[in-house]
Amino acid sequence: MGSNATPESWGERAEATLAAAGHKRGGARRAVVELLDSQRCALTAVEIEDALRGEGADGADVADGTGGASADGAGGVSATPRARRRVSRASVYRILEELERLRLVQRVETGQAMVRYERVCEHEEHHHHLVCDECGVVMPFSDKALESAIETLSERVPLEVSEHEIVLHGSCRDCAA
Amino acid sequence: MGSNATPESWGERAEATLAAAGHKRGGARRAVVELLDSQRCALTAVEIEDALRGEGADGADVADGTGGASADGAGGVSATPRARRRVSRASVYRILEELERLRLVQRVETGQAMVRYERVCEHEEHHHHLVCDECGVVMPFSDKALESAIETLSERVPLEVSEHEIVLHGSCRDCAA
DNA sequence: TTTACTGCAAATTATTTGCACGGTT
DNA sequence: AACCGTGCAAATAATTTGCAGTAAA
Repeated sequence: MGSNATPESWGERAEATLAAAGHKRGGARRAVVELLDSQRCALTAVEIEDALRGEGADGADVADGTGGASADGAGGVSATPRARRRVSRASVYRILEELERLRLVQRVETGQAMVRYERVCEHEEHHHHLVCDECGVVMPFSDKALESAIETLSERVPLEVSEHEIVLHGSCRDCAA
Repeated sequence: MGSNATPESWGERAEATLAAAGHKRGGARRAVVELLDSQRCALTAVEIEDALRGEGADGADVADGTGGASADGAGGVSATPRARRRVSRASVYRILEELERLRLVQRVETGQAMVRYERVCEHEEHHHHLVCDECGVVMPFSDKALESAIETLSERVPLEVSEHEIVLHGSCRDCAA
């Protein structure tokens, strides 16, 4: 399988999948999809809502990851101008729920108060997360050896594995200093 | 390292650590510690409360893992007779919080509604989790190759890694059938 | 016109917290 | 006596859901 060479972006695949599932092209959903497509790492529903409302600088990526408890966090995620549009909290959750059902996004549980969500890329190498339990920063990382270990392992386990999630907890460099 | 041969059980270590941290020997906490010590896999706060209240058969282990949505789940965890004692929900949470702070228990996030907690064993080989997204069963598994990949990886990452959590999602044999 | 999409506000539900009493040291 | 531990009930806060109006096909 997979001989079909269609290197479409996640956003394109998402739109196609949504259409195939019988969805109309709602503005709020498109905005969320576009935002997720522009982000490298996982976001919370609130971060998504804020980004779409137009907080923070333009077209940036979360990157900082200030999701900590005490940290103030001007953590500005933001959407590309075209997609920006206010979306209600409830819609964000509903949209994420549907995207997850279609396996277009995956939840990332970091042990923090809120669940995070990020797009699921099929052909690209996916990543996992490092979480600083002190300041709350969330960083992505990827490791080839780890992935192959998971792959091998997945076939020996009493579960039809569809996804896996790995989170390393500890202290980031700033906090460990 | 580790020449100090003190093969104490998790329960003993927990009591010692708690005492060293200046805690008195409360009955509720002892009951929770004893229950966790008897369980192989992660439990939710509610499961702990129910087990201590005396639901299900005696001295058993969760094993079934019926934490699913639709599944009925007579999922009876239970405590050893000696420890059994009613403990309020609030206390369960407070005790778990303290045990987590002392690194005696670790939270396990399975993507289900409630967080699960399980003891952290130092010398024993720890395990990770398989979660059936259909019925909600949670099963433990362990893999040597995976652990070494994590170990190697932990040294190359910008984080002072203290713990790691791996969750494989999919369909269990019953649900996949 | 039919059916999906959204926002708003109310409802849920896991987890936390304030306070007063009971148990340990 | 001094202080921790615990239960109870109220408070939080994230996520969900009902309903009514708006928009896409």
